[in-house]
Amino acid sequence: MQENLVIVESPAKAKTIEKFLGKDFMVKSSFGHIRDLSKKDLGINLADGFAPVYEIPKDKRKVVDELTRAAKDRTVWLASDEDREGEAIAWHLTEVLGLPVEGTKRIVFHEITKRAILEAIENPRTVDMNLVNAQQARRVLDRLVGFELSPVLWKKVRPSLSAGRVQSVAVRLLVEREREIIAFRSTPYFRVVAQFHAAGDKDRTLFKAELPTRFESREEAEAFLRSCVGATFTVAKVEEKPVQRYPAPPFTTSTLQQEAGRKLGMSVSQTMSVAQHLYEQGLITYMRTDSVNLSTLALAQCKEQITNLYGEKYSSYHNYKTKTKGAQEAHEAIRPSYIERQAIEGTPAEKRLYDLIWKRTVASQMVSAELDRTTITIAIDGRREQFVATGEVVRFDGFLRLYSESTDEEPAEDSEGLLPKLSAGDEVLYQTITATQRFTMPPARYNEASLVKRLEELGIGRPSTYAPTITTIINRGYVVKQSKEGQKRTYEQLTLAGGSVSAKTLSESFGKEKNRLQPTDIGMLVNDYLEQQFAPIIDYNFTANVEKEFDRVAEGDITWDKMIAAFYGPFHRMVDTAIETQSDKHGQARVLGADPKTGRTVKARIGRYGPMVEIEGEGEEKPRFASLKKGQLIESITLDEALALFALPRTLGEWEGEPMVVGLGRFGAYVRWGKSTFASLAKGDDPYTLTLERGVELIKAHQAQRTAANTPIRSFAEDPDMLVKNGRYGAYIAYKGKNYRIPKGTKPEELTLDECLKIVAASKK
DNA sequence: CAGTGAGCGAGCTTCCGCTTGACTT
Repeated sequence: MQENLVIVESPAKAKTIEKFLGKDFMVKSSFGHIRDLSKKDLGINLADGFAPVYEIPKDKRKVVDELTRAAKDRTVWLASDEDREGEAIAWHLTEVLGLPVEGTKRIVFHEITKRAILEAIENPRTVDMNLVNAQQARRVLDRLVGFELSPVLWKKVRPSLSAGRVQSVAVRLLVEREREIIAFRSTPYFRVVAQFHAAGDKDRTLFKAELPTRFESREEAEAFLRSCVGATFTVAKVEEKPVQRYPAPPFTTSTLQQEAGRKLGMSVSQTMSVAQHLYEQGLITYMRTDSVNLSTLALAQCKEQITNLYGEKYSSYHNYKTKTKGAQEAHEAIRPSYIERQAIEGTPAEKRLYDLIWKRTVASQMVSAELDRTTITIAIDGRREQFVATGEVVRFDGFLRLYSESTDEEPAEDSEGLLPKLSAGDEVLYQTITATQRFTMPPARYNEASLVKRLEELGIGRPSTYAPTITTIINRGYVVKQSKEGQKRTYEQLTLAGGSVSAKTLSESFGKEKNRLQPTDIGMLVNDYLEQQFAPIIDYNFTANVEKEFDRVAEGDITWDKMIAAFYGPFHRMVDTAIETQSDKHGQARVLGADPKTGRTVKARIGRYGPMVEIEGEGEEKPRFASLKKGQLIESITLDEALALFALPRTLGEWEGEPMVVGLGRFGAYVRWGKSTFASLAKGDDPYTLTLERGVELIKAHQAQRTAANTPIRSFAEDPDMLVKNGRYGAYIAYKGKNYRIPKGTKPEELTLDECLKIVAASKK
């Protein structure tokens, strides 16, 4: 029998470590935390110094039983992560497994390499109770905030809402950005770009130069172009300077989510799920990390790879330091487990994510790129303005050969290129000078990854919670994730060529958005309420401030219950005040104007079923209501947009004696034929312009589908109860009122009764 | 499941951070 039991947090980690430790060691995993505050109530005894009431959640019972059995008669090594949560897990294990805190071996390692693990075994310590207490303070504070604030919202706004230290700040960021966008007024301006060539250049090789001055009006832009007609253009200054570009550090959870979003179009939760698969297959290191550190083993492998692929001059050791507030660095950066594996087998998403991780990791240990940046300033005689041409030439590509990081900003409109050799005093001639109308842009809405980035900058949330936090605020209805079609607009362009100025009007699309996060009316209402009643809690610095207190607890400077008491007093008074204060449950109605048809007031407000617009009633006549569409906000909807909402439901006509109506329901746009035959509109259909013919098509398709769904694929004369049907998620077995999944690889149309009965019997246990 | 918007009120909702499977009709 093995004499030792090592307990880690993750089962994949357990497997790897077991290989390193040899036969005297059994390695098991706790699957994260094994105890938590009681879920039934507050889980904190306020009268007894905030004593936490811990219990083992149902789904952890099995793990705990197994660990208890394994710990019997063995030396236990607690190898949970080296951070606050990991220390707490170790302590909970001592409590639950009945181990003494003093005398139980606690070991830590930051990388899963044989050397690191053997070294850890050589240097055990005991559980650090100060650090554990800092975690208890964190846990208790979060519970107090979440479980005291949420019920205030149920009472004062609407049931089932939630508030918390992390999620409420995430919503606040989105709300404030949205209000900046609503308040933004786009202003037009004219941007001037010239195509020049050197006067002495027979080939007339063109290069671009831009005027840093922007003109506010067409008149000014035109006047400028006219003044250029007979002007002489002379090079005033040529500046050449070398610049270095450095590779980005290896991935953390947050930067991986950002790059996978930008480069691969993956959502935050998709990225995490694919990364989890790679991790479980042993292909990458742990994917929930805030560290940019690489093990010395990985560094050596990087150097070897780079030397093999590109030669030694491309390799350069970089030691990255985290800039993240509150980073705990319990793990390595996210990197391939074996750097020499350049590609893997797997799903397309797995391959692409792995490739991204591999390139980022290897590039981080490559030499910086060297570029020459040239700036040429061109003077215009008779005018103060000067054109500026910039060019960048890569002198040595370095890491750029393998990888370059993407940015959130729109790509520059004109790519910078090679500039001709010119010196001060040279004359240049223009081929064209164009003044193009542009428009100032509102700030961009956050997407998932840029929100994560902002939260990380504020030190709010942890790698393990970024993805779930986004899910939570979407599930609560505070936020929607959506794409928007671009809108068309026209712009003017003036061109000076051949001594005369011509003008034309062009059109472009703008404002196209993909998967952006936008707050809802409820999100805004809740945010405003919290800001009013609980400003200190949703302050951007709240987390950073309490983290300082947790650090004091971890240092042993203050006891955790004293820290919590100091917080709870003022906090609970805020809760009491909020409950006593009358609130405006639905917020204020916003008057949009008068309905041009009736002259009656049109208002937007939150109703029982969510945000809506209303045309007020008068005397006997009832008011008319219409729900707002996803993405429309009470704060920003216009009168015209509101009136358009009353265009539905709309009668298309009659088909086979029954009326056909198109409308918007809870599940999107639908057509209704007669009283109760409903069909959803397809993706390209627009309820506002749908024709009767299309309505008939949709209803017919719907009926055909229903017939198909009700016709079993397989039935058996011997047992009429047994049916194989086609459902939303593919074929399934229906037997005596219950449904059963068909195992992968089985062809449903070839199933026999025996096989069906076997599947039913197998799923019973 | 598909339009609604009066009012009453039982019983329920909720946090953040660690970890993976489970598994729909």
